[in-house]
Order: sequence, then structure tokens, then C-alpha cells
Amino acid sequence: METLNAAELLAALGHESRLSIFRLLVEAGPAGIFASAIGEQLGMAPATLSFHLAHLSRVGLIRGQKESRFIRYTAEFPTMDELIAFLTSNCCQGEACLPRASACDTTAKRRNLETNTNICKES
Amino acid sequence: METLNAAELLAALGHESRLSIFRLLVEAGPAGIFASAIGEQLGMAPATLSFHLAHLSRVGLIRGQKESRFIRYTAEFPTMDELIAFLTSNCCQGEACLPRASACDTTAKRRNLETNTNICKES
DNA sequence: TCCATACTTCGAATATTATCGAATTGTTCG
DNA sequence: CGAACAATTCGATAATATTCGAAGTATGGA
Repeated sequence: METLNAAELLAALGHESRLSIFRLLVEAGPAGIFASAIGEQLGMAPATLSFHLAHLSRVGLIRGQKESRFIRYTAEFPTMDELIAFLTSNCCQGEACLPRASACDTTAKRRNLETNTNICKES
Repeated sequence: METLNAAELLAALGHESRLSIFRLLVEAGPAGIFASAIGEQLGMAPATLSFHLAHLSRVGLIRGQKESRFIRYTAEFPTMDELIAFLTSNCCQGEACLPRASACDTTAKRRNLETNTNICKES
């Protein structure tokens, strides 16, 4: 990943509203959630929400799929994986190359994946 | 780490110039480098560089230590570690909780640490 | 067809960031 | 002391981002 691209992803996540949106989508897992649900949970005006969703979509961190009147948004995990790999590889110290003991549990627990392979070290 | 704080760190890194500065400091390791060297390598006007260094310092990603006329800047690795832990724990998918095979080598190689413990998996 | 819903796009105001020349501070050295 | 140098702060400008009401698009249902 190029520095420019990484900076774009970081900037996209570097806004409280967008980071909250993204975390919500990660929590929701592959099932995702509808735009209206996001707006409801975060108390955001529809236009503002759309603005941020468009931004996150543009850089490839999320994806929206129309379903009748609704749009289901999901996190693009591979993009995030790449970003974390970039940070780990270019911006972190040796001791942190492996995630902390506590790093893996939170997200892993609430996930319901088809592929149930959790490579996380059991702390 | 709170979402607000994480967003601040991400926003700080979400600018090409600042990300380049930070990568340079990570590359330099604990020895760090002088501000002038950064400006030289990145071709940045002194005032602009100071602006970005101040930003990175404010959020705790780097630290500057005066040495006679110069200021030696170093990356604050623990802050970055926390950020990566936050992202891994809150924003990534199971398969990515462990870094990619290639994630650890680049940075680890060029580092010359007092603590020489490299926990990275040998790929 | 007509209305309600879900969401986006438009447009315009406001706020925040970035850039960099010029002035300033602090330090070394002749 | 005075000049040269490293770096920051100031100040003004330009560029970019954020917010959200209002209008537009598309879908589902009465």
C-alpha cells in the first residue's frame, strides 16, 4: 500500500463520526446494517450521514448494497486488514507487531462468520 | 482508548506529509533525527514542517528533544502500539488479528533497539 | 395514482486545515 | 558583541471539510 492511499484511509477514519460509523459496521459483521439504523444510533442528520458514508465508500472502507428501499452497509474488512498491515509493517515497533493479549477478543466474540477460523492467540 | 482519541491519532496520520514524517521517524528508530534532516528529506518549508511536527507532538505520536541548536524528534512507539491495538480490537476481522506474514520484517530489520526482542513470527 | 419512506444530491454557510514568508527565539562560534 | 544557523511562532491567504435544510430519486404499499 502506498503512503498516499494509506493517508486517505487514515484520514477517512480520522473523524469521530466516521470512525463511529465504521466501528458500528465492524460490530455488525458481514450482515451489515441499514443506513437508517446507523443514523438512528448515532443521532446524525440524514444528509450528514450520507456525506460520511460516501466518504468511507469512496476510499473503500465500506460498501453499500441496495435492498429495496434500504441500503445495507457493510465494512470492507480486507481494506482494513491492509491498512493494519501497512501500519504494523511501516509504523510500529517490534514488540507491537503481534497484537496485545486483549486485542483479539472484543471483535471476535461478537462476530458470526461463515469461516469460523479465529487465528487469535488465546490470551 | 476512546474513539475520540483514536480519531485524533488517525487524523494526525491521515495527511501525506505527516504520515511521511512519522514513517521517517519510525525508520530512524529510537535514535530519531533532527528536524532539519526531515525537512531536507521531504522537501518541506521550515514553517510547514514545524506545523506538522507540532500536530504530531500534540497528539503524542512523536516527541522532540532539544539538543543545543537542534531538535531531535523520535517516534512515540507506545502511542502507535495503542492505536494499532485499538484498530485490531475494534475495527478488524478475525483473520487479520495476526499481522500478515510480511508485516513484521520491514520495520524490524532496520531497527536497532536496546531491547532486542522481536516477537514477530519468522515468516 | 398518490402518499410515505429511505436515501442521496444540491447548495450555501460555516469551520477547520494547510501553506509559507516574515519576524522571533535561542544557540554556537568567530 | 555580532553574524550565522536551527527551529518556532505569527499572520495572512488559500484550500478543504463539515453541516444540514431543501429538493430530487427511487421504491413499496394503499
